[in-house]
Amino acid sequence: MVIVSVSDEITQLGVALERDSGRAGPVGRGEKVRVAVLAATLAELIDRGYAALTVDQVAQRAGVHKTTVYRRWTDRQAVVVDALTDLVGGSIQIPDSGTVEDDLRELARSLVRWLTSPAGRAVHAVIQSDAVRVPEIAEVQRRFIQDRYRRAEPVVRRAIERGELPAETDPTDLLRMLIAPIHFRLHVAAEPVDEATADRAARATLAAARAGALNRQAATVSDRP
Amino acid sequence: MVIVSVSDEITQLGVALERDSGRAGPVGRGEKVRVAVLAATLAELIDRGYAALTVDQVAQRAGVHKTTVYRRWTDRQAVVVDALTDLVGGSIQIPDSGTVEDDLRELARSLVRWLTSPAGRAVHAVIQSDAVRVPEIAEVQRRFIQDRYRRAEPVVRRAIERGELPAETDPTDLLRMLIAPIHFRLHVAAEPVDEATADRAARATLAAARAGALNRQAATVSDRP
DNA sequence: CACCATCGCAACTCCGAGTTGCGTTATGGT
DNA sequence: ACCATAACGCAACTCGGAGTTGCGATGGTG
Repeated sequence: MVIVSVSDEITQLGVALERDSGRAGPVGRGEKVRVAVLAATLAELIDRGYAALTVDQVAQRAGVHKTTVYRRWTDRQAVVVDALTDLVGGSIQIPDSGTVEDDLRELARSLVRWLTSPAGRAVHAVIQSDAVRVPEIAEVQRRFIQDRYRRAEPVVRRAIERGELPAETDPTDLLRMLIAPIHFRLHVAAEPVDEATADRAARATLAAARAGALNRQAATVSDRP
Repeated sequence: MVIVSVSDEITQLGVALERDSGRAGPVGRGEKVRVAVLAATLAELIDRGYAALTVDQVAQRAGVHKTTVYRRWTDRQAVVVDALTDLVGGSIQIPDSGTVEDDLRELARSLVRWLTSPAGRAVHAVIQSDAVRVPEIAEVQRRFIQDRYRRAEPVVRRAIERGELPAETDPTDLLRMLIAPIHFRLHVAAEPVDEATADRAARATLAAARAGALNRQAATVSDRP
């Protein structure tokens, strides 16, 4: 029942899993198994990715037999989905520093921090896999993105009230432009991301928004007269 | 030896494959097999994705036996790599309309067209899979992106010479900002993309560049004084 | 300390990757 | 037209991972 050869960050994931497991039912030794298996799943996800993730390997890493895994989850997908859903929740704070510059920069930086954290890398491993064809997993991803969009709205609203941005600025468009370069570098171009990446994204997004290029129903680039 | 139940777009892929197969060696019936198998591979990639791609299925779709596939390619990965490398080449023209607006918009639009074409969707299916862990496939993807970066440079250079953009504008940063929202919507957020998406990206990128937010070694968003 | 849910274990089935030996067909040179 | 040979078809394998099943062992709870 002991998690073998797991780094500190994964143990940390295990702890993160333990707190919100508000499932009703007989909480015997079963809960320890659940935490151990899900933590092992995330660790395997980071180490080997989704395709190479073996139920047998996960079970061994969790110090549990393969059969036990199949008794608590229907199949491999279910384990992964369960491991991920416990992870996508309250991850990012909505900044309110008083200026758009600082708010956007903090938003971008916190995304970078999350994506490069163990949890983020586990999610990343799944995004970069055929697992997105699994509806439940695509739903997890969709909720994550929608959550980001929602969190940006108050930031944009406050900025407009302060007169820092045009009144017609589209919050969704703005956040998409803010986080797209970060996701692009990480998931598509396989380029490194750091604080500077976040800062440049914030700077560029702010410039575009101030110029009115992110306004609602904005016309396309004007044709030459 | 006949390609069965393949849509027109895939047949078109087969034609695209046929022209540049400048491989030396005995060109007997073997060449027909190669084209059929690679076309079938792309079709399967689009239909089922990389993880669910079966060599047996590919062989049947190509009207060929499984062993034949294994005689010409070492394994499943090699087939996919071969099918993709023949595809990433000369896909996009470098626009030179006379204005940055039109050039950037055309660049973005042509990317959208390519990504939503059969070839682009096949590549997309591989990007969204554990196949990116295969070095050769990651290399294909890297070359594709680098190719885009290279093509943007003259566009930016000409714009600077015309005085439309700041002299310090970073071409790579500019193109990244241009194509990131498109790739983000498609590969990460699973949102639809169309011409309007391309136009908005071009508009926003242009605004940011004009404001100097995409200059080389640009400082981060200025802290409050 | 006894009960019962839970777990470990071994032995399965199923399916796809990749291999091997041999018989069969098509292609190019004469 | 004919034949040598390279390429293909076919069946029968091995190997490993996804799930499943029956039974015996174990640990938490009253």
